[in-house]
Amino acid sequence: MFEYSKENRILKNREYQTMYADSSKWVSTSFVVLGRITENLVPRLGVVVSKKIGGAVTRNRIKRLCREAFRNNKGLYPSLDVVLIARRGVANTTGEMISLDVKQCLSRIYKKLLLKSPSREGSYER
RNA sequence: UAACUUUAGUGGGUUGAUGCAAAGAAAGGUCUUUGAGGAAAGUCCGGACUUUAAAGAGUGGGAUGCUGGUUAACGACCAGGUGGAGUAAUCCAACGGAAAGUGCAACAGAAAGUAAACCGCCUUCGGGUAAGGGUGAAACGGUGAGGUAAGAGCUCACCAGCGUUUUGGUGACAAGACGGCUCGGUAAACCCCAUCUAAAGCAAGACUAAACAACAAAUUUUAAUACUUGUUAUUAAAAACUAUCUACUCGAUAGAUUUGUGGGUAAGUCGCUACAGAUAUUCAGUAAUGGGUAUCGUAGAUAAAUAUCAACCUCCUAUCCUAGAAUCAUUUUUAGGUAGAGACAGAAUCCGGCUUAUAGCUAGAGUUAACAC
RNA sequence: CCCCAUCGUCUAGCCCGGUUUAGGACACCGCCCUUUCACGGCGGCGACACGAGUUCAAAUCUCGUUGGGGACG
Repeated sequence: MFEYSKENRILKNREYQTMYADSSKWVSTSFVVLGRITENLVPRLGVVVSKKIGGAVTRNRIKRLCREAFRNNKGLYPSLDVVLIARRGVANTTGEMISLDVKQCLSRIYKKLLLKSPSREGSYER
């Protein structure tokens, strides 16, 4: 239920490239979100934190917090691929804020995708 | 008590819930064990390991630079010498050579280096002299006495420096004796001397699977043959050319090679963590370090694990609150509560160092000052 | 594994230290020229990334730190 194994991650560089090429985008205060609905029944997450944001410690911390938030909420969004790209201000915010922000991002992007392709809506809703 | 110096250590803990990575067990949806630092960082040195088909010589380049030792090795460390800073504990030093050679020294100043062209002093008017001359970072020793026309290591005493020698020390060097009498600074300027030095780096490299492929341009001379009789084609030979071997030369090897454009593959296994290993103890050594004995096995990912939430405890801080103690008082201090804070920072082939970052806390040794006994 | 850092911007000087008050161009400010603007002329403002060391003296030589950029699969 709340697992986060390798099935729930975006691993290959090629997959990231496809996400960049073909996805819908939403921007929050601390993240840029790329979302895409796939044929799999498993939601997947990828996190991008560049060196601009901080050292290795802060970047790892942000990644972990993102994964934690995704892990707690992923049951709501089946067959959704998401890439979270961190923006400048993330380093100063607390863990609670990040988890809230991630939740918001997920819901927004899912709604946006459903509106964009309403014909698919029926097949993916539970 | 205050102000320091120095050497070590620590780097929050426990419990519960939900997760992640690896290994091992199971075989029904699991279980068990383990899981980040003193700097994991910077990548500044040194090694192990791997590849560069393979053996070299010389020149050059680079690094180091008081002495002795330690080490796998080092630019690291230990001990000592010399010089400098500090009242001292202690700290710092790229600390070989200027009598092999070439350079450089702005401004000021008479003069910046084979001493003397200026002023001055003395003069028998031929000359002698470097005592004095405000400079400068630095002026062919310094102080005192004798001496002289005026002066001068010209002579003497002491000091500094130089050479020879004796003693002590493995040595750097130290102490003493004797001698003649002054022969500057800069090598973090070139340079000389001594020692060391091939390059690239786990994205090294090995295996398996898949894929494989092009196009354009460039490439000397001679000879023979062909014909369309010349900026021709083919063949052969020669050296040359190209590539590699460290930058160059010699030498060696290979040959179709080189350059540009464009395209493709970047996925699995190994390398991968057992060791110049860790902890404790003992012996040798002033010490760095080395030898012996016992116990232990302790991260291994690849969009990259080691986390999130809750509770309690611990530590620190406070223009906060309550209670107590000391003091004339400012204030200091003890206990509890409340609030805040808990640094620097994340393994990526592995070790030995160096450098830089680091909230607070603990311990040892030492110095100086004041007071008390 | 390399390279770089100088006025607001682009740069010279660095190798081989003193000549220089760190030079030049554009930009900015003021004045002149012009009916006015532009062009032109004159003047001004303004910088050696930071911290140590060597030296009499450092933008320049050496070491460390910080920031920026590039190459390699």
